[in-house]
Amino acid sequence: MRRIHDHIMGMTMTEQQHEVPAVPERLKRAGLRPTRQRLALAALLFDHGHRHVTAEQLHGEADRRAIKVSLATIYNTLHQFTTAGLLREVVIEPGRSYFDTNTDDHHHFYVEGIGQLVDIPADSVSLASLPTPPEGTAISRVDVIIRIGPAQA
Amino acid sequence: MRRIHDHIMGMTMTEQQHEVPAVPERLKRAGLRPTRQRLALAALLFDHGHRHVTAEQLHGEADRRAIKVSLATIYNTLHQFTTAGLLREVVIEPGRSYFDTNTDDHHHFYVEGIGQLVDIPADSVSLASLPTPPEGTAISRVDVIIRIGPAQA
DNA sequence: GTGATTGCAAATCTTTTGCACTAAA
DNA sequence: TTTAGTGCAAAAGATTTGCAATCAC
Repeated sequence: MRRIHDHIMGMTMTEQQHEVPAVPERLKRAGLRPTRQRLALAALLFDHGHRHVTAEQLHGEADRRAIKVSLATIYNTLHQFTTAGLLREVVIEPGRSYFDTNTDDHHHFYVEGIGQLVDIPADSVSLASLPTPPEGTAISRVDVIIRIGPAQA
Repeated sequence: MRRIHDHIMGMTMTEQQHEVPAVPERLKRAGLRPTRQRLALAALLFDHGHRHVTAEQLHGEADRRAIKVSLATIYNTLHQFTTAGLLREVVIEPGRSYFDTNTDDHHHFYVEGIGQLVDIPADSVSLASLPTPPEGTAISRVDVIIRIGPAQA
């Protein structure tokens, strides 16, 4: 098992100094035991920069690297990580969820056909003047999805 | 069977003068025969103002009004209408598609828990400075979903 | 008539669940 | 030990598909 906190998703040193705890620590804080499977999946997810993965994709990757994890555990883990704030779930298409390792405020390009997601920094989209939410409610999140296809389609 | 073009979704006369064709006409233009089922579903969808429905909901409504339409046909019809530009599909949650009778440019509040959609006029959200899409691609649509929950949650 | 449309049931796909087994603390 | 976590297989939902019967033109 490799050290997964050595290199947290391409962050710069400056950003890391903001006391982002290592994954095992973050799991513990969320009441999740750092088990073999969870650490292995965390390594796949967080060791190589930001990613957008589906459960099926992650399962395939684990398989290819001879990591034994059942699909049920993949789903459980992805949701636990999401609840713990390590991942963000992005819904784009019916019947398929993407999980984004970038949990900062940001938005997405979605390439139709290919089914690929690309991050857009929050400050590239100027979202001024949001409407006031209905009485008794508050905004919990704003998702902006820019769907793109072949030019002049 | 009632006339479905008598009253197109709460539009004002002024708006109707923009030559919005009646549903049977729009179906024909899309190469869709105005069959009993399609006209009945169009009546449910378009006769009473803008709506957001799931296939299951629409099936239930048809059932309650003693309109015989199979769920498979509901799905087929919703997709055909979407392709024809009569509906817009809105994906919010994994495993459930909403179909919006409002095909104008606009966005959505999504009330978490209840699973209800509320339209937001396009001009209530100021979306200045969209990022440039990758080379060779063009924006096909921009979705803004503002998820709301109980206040101070 | 002829080809599009429908209904039904079965198939598919993604995701969840129940429960005995295994592993972390 | 004690309790959380895991795997497997089955279940659950949503959506789709294949094909014979039916309907619009």
